Amino acid sequence: MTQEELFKKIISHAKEYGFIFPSSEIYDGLAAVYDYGQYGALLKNNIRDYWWRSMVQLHENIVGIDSAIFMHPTVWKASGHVDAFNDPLIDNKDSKKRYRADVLVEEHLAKIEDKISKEVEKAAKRFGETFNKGMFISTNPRIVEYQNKINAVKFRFNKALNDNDLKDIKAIIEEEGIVCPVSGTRNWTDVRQFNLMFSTQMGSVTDDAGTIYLRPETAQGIFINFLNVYKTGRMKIPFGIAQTGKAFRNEIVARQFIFRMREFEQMEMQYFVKPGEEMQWFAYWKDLRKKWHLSLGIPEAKYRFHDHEKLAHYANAATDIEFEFPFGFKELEGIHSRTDFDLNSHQKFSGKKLQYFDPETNESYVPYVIETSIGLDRTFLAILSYAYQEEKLEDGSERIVLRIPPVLAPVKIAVLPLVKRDGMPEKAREIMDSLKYDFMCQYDEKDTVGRRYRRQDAIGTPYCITIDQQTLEDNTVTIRERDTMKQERVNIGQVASTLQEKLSIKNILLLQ
RNA sequence: GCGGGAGUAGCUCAGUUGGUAGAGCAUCAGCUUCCCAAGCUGAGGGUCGCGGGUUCGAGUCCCGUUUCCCGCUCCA
Repeated sequence: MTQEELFKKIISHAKEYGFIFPSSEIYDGLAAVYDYGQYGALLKNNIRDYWWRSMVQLHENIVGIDSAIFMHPTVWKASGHVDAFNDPLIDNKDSKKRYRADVLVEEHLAKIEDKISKEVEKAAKRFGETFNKGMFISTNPRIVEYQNKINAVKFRFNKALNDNDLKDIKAIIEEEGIVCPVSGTRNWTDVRQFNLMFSTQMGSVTDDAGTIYLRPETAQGIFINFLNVYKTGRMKIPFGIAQTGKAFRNEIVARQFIFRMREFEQMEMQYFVKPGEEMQWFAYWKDLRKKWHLSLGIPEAKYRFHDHEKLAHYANAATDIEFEFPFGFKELEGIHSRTDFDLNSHQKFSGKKLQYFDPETNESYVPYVIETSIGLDRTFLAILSYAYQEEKLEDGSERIVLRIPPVLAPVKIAVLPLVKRDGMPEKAREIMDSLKYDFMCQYDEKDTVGRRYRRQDAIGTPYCITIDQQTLEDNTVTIRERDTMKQERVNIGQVASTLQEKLSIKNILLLQ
């Protein structure tokens, strides 16, 4: 089976067993948007919870917040998101090259103006006058006409840019006969605005003042709350602020199932440190985050670090933790040393002092930041694609099993009466009722027990408790383990504590 | 965005030269069954992705469109 076939099977399985559905499927779907189904939502919640506990619960100096998706528009000016992503783009269908439409037009106009001024210069020399660029006004009717035409195009172009009239920009490109510098053809696509951020209107105002954005990252919600948390949380550097939540990016190409979605969830932690100490903390978090991934029991070979050579404008060090998906190694988590870029910028734009007062040195400074940012949906996909296995059993039969780390499994325990009579269902119900307060449980009495085991395998339930004749005699049940399919017999009274022990993060996150 | 492939039941798929849609698995109700699916009986479920055209008649032919997968491109 090729990786591509495997990936398709994983997608089918996710749909068939209620993990992930295409959004709005009865309306033919919505591109690159997906919904989590009954088991998917449980798995996703468990991943988020596992991350939150490892970050917030297990670190005395990290606190968690939950900031709003809507933020003041100036936040995105300060972060650099507004300016960096407002370019109208156009593709040439022949050369497959992409250009900024505004640059294309401007270069074209500049070329013509250059030509005109050369002509004017020539004319000026002919009349023996001194030529000052732009100052000499030609009276030659041909040049005047040309100049007027160019000015009209310029005016129209600037208006189109201001009004964001992409159709008119395209029309200008066509009417001016602008060709692709590579292919030399005029075979253009429509002009598209490449704007990373989704925008909407707040209140009844429909002009620019009312425009707000859906956050393209969760990090800024932490930075703008830095002062609040620092002041009210009695925080001392180094300290961290964690947050999980939705972010939105209007990707031109969004693909590979839930790997790149337009609406996605991040789990982020910004760690505030003393300037100069950022590299040591960068290394610290790199190491700790790796251990977190490995704590899930997924082989180390599935992961690799990818250090960035080209850094974003805000970073002085950056690394990706990549996971080997069926479509190759791809970014799962980013660890960035963001310097004081964000706090500094917010300081400038807001006019508020975003500094930490060091009681030991009696000095104030803007802290540096180490960021760990992991995609929740991507982690979901990583775990799902690792967990999905088709297994050939000793008796020649096959089973599909999701080897989801037990601590993350959607359903922890299935309670199964061996047969549907002799009081076994009643006994099983009794056990189910005692366990359901502490574990996500599922009761099933339909079909043969073997078939029920397979059903649980398919959704990754790590433990099946089976009630048989012996249960009715001596109050013991069997616990069947998903991966080994082995069973052990324990007293009913010990079931909860036995499983509690197996599922406790104390025994899983010890690495930290 | 460009190019390639695909879309028929929850899943995997069949469907002849155009003649009013099927199978296996799954699901549900029973029967059977004392530990690992594919025993028995019955049932439910599809305007064949969507729209238009050709035709007496379209799952099938034509056009458009949309969604998914792959490659390229792009990627704070």
